[in-house]
Amino acid sequence: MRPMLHHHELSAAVRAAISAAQAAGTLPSFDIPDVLVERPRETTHGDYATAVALQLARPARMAPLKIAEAIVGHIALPDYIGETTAVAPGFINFRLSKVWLQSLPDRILAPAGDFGRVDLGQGHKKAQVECVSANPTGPITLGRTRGGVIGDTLHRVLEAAGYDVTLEYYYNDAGRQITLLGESVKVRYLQELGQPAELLDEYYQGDYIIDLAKDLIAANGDALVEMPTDTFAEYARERISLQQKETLARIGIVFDVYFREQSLYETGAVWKTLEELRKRGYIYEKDGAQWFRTTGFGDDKDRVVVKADGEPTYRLPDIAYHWDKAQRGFDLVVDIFGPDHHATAPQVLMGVRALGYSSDFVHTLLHQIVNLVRGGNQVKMSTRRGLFVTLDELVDEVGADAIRYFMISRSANSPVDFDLDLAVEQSDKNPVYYIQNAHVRCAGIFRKWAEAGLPEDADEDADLRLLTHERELAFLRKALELGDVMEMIATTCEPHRLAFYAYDLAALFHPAYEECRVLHSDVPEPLRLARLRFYRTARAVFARVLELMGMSAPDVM
RNA sequence: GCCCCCGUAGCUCAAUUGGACAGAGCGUCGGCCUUCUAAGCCGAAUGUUGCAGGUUCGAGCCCUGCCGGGGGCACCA
Repeated sequence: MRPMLHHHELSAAVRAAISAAQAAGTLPSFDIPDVLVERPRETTHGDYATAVALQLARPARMAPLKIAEAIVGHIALPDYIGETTAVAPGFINFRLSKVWLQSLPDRILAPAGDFGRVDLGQGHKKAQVECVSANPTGPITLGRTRGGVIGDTLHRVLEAAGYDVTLEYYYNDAGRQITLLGESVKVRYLQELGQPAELLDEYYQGDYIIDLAKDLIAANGDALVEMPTDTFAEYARERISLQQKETLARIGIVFDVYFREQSLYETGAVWKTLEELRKRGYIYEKDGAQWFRTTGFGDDKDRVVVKADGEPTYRLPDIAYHWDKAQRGFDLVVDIFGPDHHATAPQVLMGVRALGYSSDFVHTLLHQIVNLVRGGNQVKMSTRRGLFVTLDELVDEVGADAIRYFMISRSANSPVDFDLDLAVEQSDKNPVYYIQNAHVRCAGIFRKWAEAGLPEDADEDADLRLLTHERELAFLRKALELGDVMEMIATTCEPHRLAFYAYDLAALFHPAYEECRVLHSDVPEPLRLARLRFYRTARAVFARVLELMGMSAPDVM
């Protein structure tokens, strides 16, 4: 089993120390609270710290510093902690043992690919991440791309955190949008054949519709003129879905499940959901429509779930879908929505609760928009006029790695300004290159090492206590944080932390690389081997972090 | 009118979920290539965290009220 994260062990150690101090009469009797151990911002405060003594001042009726001292006096330290101090106004600081830190390379390199794993999911919890979920009516847009990258990054992180994760796309293949799609393609088909047909305002305007029509003509000539719009809709839906799937795969997003809305009709789940809600007293009829009593859950007005014409609104299948998620037994469901769905997300959760489930297992993640910037100016986009940059075009222009990085380079709550010039710039100004170059530099050392005909595993028994350079130790400290970062992301669903971590890691790597030579002739042999071990470690850490972000770890650029 | 997000250095954004002196990048200014290493490094300057109250040992973070920006408020999805 993987070891616990240090801050958890220290938390337990502090609780035990409080208990011991109480037994010894050094501290009075009180209930021992949860002890939060965190990494202080200020490195002079050590590697871990807790403010628990400050919180205990009131229940213990003692000066915080005295409490901190009592705790320090009774604590049993794990081997990786070198020293513990109580400092004013009452913080307890822990500092990593230098020898232990120097041994970190062996710990990181030992189980290949396991570094950064944590145990939140305990190997059995089931999680689902739902994202993109675009209608199959057009190319993937940048907003959906952002949701997709956020979702896939979470998928990777949750998996590393011990969850069994399903990445899922809710595929909206029923209803009006699809009908419109069919009509749009048919109009273009007729127009391309020179027959009169008018593309109405509400139809899809993009050129890709014309392309689909041309393909139909190439394959069928004018044989489809009399066919119903359903034929065109079905064709377009399949083609576009496939295209979306291929495009997403270009940036490393591969879904485990495509959940079709239509299947909720085929299995009767939609109507079953309505009846279940009705049975539970949440449905009433008004003006010929069926209303869901969302006001019972704090909504400002009730919502129509079946229109007067007998057709369900999108809410009913959405609720049916989430009922299905609840029944599938996920411990955690992450729903990722763009800014255009901010208002509807709560209504689905109301549906889940109305069906008798807690909605606590659902984490709704709302993200802001993506703006494209070129030459310092915002690129104007309009979906309605078909004037938008698609994911495919963006991959062609800047590549998958830059897209993956920049989409998570901001908190979901902040808009992303995607700078097309920066994304392809090959310099330290471009964080994508800056980070990947750290991996390239490591790989370069080993390439040169091999070219000199030296044995690949020469550093295996290196004396790691020779890693005394402050740059090396600072990097190792940061590398150790990966587990904490993973845990934080898995609990908060905030993958931007990974992007920031990767950058910070690179910012600590490059100075070390600058100052700590390996192959240079004046480096003594034992130190050379220790540093070789260090760079082997750094390479592994960057490879791991880049993998978690779905980015490539190049050996040359 | 109601709901959501945001307001932090000149600009774009972080801030370990309430902790210690609020940090990065860009931009600006000044240094560093006979060195696996300039696709890089070192250094400098920059803040009333929109405003006003409140909660407490402690608030950028929580509560209330304002101000400003963005998005959303269908029997569309």
